[in-house]
Amino acid sequence: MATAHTAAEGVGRQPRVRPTQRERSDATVEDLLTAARALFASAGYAATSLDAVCERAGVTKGALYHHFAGKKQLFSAVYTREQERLAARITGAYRAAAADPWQAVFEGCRAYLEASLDPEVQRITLFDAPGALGWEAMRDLGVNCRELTQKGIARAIRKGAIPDRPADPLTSMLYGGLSESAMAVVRAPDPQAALDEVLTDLRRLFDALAAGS
Amino acid sequence: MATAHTAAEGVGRQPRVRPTQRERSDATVEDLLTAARALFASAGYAATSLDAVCERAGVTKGALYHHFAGKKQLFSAVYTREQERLAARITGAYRAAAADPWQAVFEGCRAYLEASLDPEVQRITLFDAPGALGWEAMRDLGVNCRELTQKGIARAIRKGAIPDRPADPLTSMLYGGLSESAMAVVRAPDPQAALDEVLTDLRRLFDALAAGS
DNA sequence: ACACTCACATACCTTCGGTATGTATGTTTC
DNA sequence: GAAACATACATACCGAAGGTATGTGAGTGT
Repeated sequence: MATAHTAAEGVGRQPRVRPTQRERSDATVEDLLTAARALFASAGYAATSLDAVCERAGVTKGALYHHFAGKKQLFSAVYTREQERLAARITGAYRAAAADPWQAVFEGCRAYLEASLDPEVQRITLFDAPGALGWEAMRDLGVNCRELTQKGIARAIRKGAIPDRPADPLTSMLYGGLSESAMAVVRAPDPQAALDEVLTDLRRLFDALAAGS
Repeated sequence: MATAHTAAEGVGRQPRVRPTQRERSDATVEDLLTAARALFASAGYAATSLDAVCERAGVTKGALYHHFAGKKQLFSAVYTREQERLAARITGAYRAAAADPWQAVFEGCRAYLEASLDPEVQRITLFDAPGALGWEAMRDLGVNCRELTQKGIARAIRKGAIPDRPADPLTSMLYGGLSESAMAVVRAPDPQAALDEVLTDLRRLFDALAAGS
């Protein structure tokens, strides 16, 4: 049986003799989020028990409920982190090609797609999040990838890289399409070949959109 | 407290003095599916208890577990029915425009999109199904709308209505995009206007795809 | 150094999915 | 047509899991 401090000290954090309360909190939250993300990603939201999360994190449910309002909130925090990581990758790819606004969107889409191929990311963001959080909660949860897509498209339109149009419909089609594509690619007999096909087709789609009136 | 026969007789079925076993079974399954679909649609999969389903159906859990292996199977049956209803609407719209293979796909997409605006359909097929059933189970569950989309696109390619390309990537983009669009449209400040925008943009997308090389 | 808050641990409650068993009602067989 | 059997449930119960109430010891402000 592990004590409350074992987890915090075990991760390489310097074992302070008298850790401040803020440090304890942060470490505990970190442990909980790490444990929760691992279990949510492998077993899924419903099949993950809070007891298992607590055991893995080396704390009890008292600690969990002190920092999170409940299972949904815990998952929400994990989901938010996942979105932030995805957003960082997308933004990085986008910025690297920002000179060409439409090409930048393409690179952002490629980054989102490739990142979403990770089964763990997929389980959290694509399978469990809608049912567990609901669409509105997902939308209003800090930075999300859909918003990035929308901004990228809006910029491409403003810059005249693609014909003028409202940004929202295309945002939904792109974002939803890429999400579904990620799920299909991973389950394909030859995922690598499927990914190549998807990217090739996405390229043609982008060209067609740029050429359209 | 209702007796076991109340539900079956209450729906207008002619109250036979000695109903055959097949009739009893069918009536019970029907009652269970109707009750389950109502609760799953309004409260969601996780928040729906089997006790509530049984109470609404006028039977007990013994009956439920006699006809279904468990909660997941019950939801699966409800989901399958929903997909069949959607597929029927899509096929109807598609056939009506089948003379033009690409236009037929457009009409099928429009039908899928409009049918998916129903919050109850959305809750079952778009929010809860992925998490509760998993992607593979959804795919292998009889007739599904994604498969219809794929066939329509493949036909349009064979007929030369759009430039030659693999059908799968475009299928994912279209199907996923429409699903996401349906969710966005319903939550828009002005859903009707949002739907019009989406359909207009979809039209442009189809034209661009047909024109592309 | 004293009161006070924070960060948990412990114990318990309730709900709910699932199962084991009992029973009445068709259904088949001789 | 009556025994033998299968079907279609109802009833009672179990265990897991989300959530809560309460206790406690370690930091923290005054």
